[in-house]
Amino acid sequence: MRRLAEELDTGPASLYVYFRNAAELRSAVLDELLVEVDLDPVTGEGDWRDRLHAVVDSYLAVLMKYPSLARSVLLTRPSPSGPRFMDLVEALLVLLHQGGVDGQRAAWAVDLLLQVATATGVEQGTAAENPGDERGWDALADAVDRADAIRYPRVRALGAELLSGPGEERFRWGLSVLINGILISPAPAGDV
Amino acid sequence: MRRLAEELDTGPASLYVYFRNAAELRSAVLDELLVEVDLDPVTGEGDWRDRLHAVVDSYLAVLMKYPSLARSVLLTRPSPSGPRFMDLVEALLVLLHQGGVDGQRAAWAVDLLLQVATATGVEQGTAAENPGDERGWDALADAVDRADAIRYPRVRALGAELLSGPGEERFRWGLSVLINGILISPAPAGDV
DNA sequence: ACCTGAACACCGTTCAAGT
DNA sequence: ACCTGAACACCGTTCAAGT
Repeated sequence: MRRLAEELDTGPASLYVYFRNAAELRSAVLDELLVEVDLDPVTGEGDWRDRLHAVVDSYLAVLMKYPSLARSVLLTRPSPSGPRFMDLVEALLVLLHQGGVDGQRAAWAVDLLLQVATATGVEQGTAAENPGDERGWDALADAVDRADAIRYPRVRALGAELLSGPGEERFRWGLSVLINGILISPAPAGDV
Repeated sequence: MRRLAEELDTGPASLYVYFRNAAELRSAVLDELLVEVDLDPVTGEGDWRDRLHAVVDSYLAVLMKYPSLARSVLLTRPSPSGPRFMDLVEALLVLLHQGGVDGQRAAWAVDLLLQVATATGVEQGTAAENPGDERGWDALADAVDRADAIRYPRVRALGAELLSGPGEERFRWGLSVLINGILISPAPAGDV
């Protein structure tokens, strides 16, 4: 608020002429930034799974470019509802439709895909913001190293595997899990 | 910080004797609160899937009781690494082991399960904190209602389905998706 | 040595006053 | 009518001064 107001050579009060509050301003900025999401894969060729991967990856890339905005997606009301966000939702629905996922499941699947991508963006983004501060990893790594073998047998058995692998690979695997899971998980009986 | 300090009849500076910063204090409080997570299902009887569901549900319930702490799990470094958090990780690893999930996948699966549960806690918790403010839903519902049929055919085709269903049911379905997906998604070839 | 009052450098938001 | 300076009510953190 104050930083932006200064950038515009005015006081913070002026922003309240155009936005009800800080959350709404962030929402608007975020939606503007979502133009950078590459939706071309929707109309492209190849396996719909790969194209879904590509779109969600692109969304994550944008979030990671602006960590503070990723945060606002997850924790500020109102939730995003601008045209660019709607484009993204539509794109995901189209791809799931191509994959033969029925309506109810597709609707919930979009939520889940965006939620995981957004949460990943927040985590990685916050980590990238405090570069020197790798004590987050260290604290967990230390805890795993020092874990008592009696109380934490599985933690000990896995050891380094718990922390291994680059974030990108973990995220790709996570997406596969979601897509595979969506395909084989029936919607609750009561609703459809 | 200041509120807690006042509660203890002292100034905020005193807290810095025991904690490096606010994030570390929140981390410590959160770990203390995680005692409320019911880990009994780990040693219980019945399908391991149902018991995994129960543990993650219980974790989510605790997060939703303390929304501001749920937020800190997702966006403050260092990430949780206290004994109660380790108990939770161990519990999930044990259940996945019972389900025949191998080490590398189990490690990543724990990340994914906790991430989805935490993100859900943050979203629902933040929504519950501003009770009158259902404009978040309304904004999205309005956007769906007013969506142009040419630009957003799938959004229009689904309509209300996009917003339907109680959060709890959606979360349960999400967990099923994860568990099913974890079971059939092989770990990347390079690692195992 | 251990604790803390007071100050510092920030926030978002409101409202009376200006043009 | 539209905009904004100044004030309000908060934050987390630091550091010199107290015991």
